Amino acid sequence: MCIERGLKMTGQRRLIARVLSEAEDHPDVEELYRRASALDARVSVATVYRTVRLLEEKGILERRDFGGGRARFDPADRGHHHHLIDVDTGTVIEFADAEHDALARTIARRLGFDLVQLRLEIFGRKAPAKRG
Amino acid sequence: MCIERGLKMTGQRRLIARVLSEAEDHPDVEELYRRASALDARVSVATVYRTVRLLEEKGILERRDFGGGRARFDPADRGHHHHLIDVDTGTVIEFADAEHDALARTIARRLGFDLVQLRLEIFGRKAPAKRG
DNA sequence: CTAGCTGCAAACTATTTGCGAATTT
DNA sequence: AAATTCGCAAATAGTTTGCAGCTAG
Repeated sequence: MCIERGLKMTGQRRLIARVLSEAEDHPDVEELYRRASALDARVSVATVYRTVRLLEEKGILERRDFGGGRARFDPADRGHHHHLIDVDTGTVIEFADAEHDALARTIARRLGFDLVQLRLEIFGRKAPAKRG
Repeated sequence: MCIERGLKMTGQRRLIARVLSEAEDHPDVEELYRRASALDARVSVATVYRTVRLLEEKGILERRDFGGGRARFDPADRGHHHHLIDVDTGTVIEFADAEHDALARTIARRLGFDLVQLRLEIFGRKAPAKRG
């Protein structure tokens, strides 16, 4: 994840990259800043914003929007996947589904388009256990 | 669409409601304001924002986010559907797909959730004509 | 008449940016 | 040493809101 392409490897970037790769969730900038600051207080929000934008442009990070007004981030190297958001807790579960993707491609084609990107978000509520 | 529920029917609201019901696309606030102003210059952006929020709370309008930082709006009475966004022009095409919905429900269940809401957005680019 | 609405401009929130100082290569 | 990058604070963009006047019911 730290293989750079023409960028200077500063302490701040190293730090932010580390926080990102260790994150299992999909943190927003504020959260990234909070975590980074906890490890080394010499980072500013501006740098987090700049780094995150840089990584996005380099294709290392993907910007997501799950509502709430803040952008959330997802490392691009974790493969193609969608999200299931628990409406009660806000927890995000990742999943992949090839059948779904194929279907979307078919729909796009039917409408005369080539699929560029697919965004599937399922908002759900934990189902009550069937027994037990 | 104009059946109100405990709201005063002011000229501005009537105007905005009309612009909304006549819109075939998914306009953002700025666009709504532009169209409303063209019909009657005595509207302010603030009122458009307030009205749109009011209608959303009443369940008459649905707020969407297709990227680009601005909220876009969709009358709720047009039935369940998804969106295909033309990445080059920003045009939004609506479509419904029962097969897709069923599949999403299955996926949710597999993960232990009941489906509450489904958001499917296909970003595509106009496919070059195969012939002619 | 009165509760509720409107316009204006100031306030907010998330994000970007200009600039001089600090760092990386 | 040269080019980047950083932190700060001011600037943006979209949206919300306080207040005094206006209007529907």
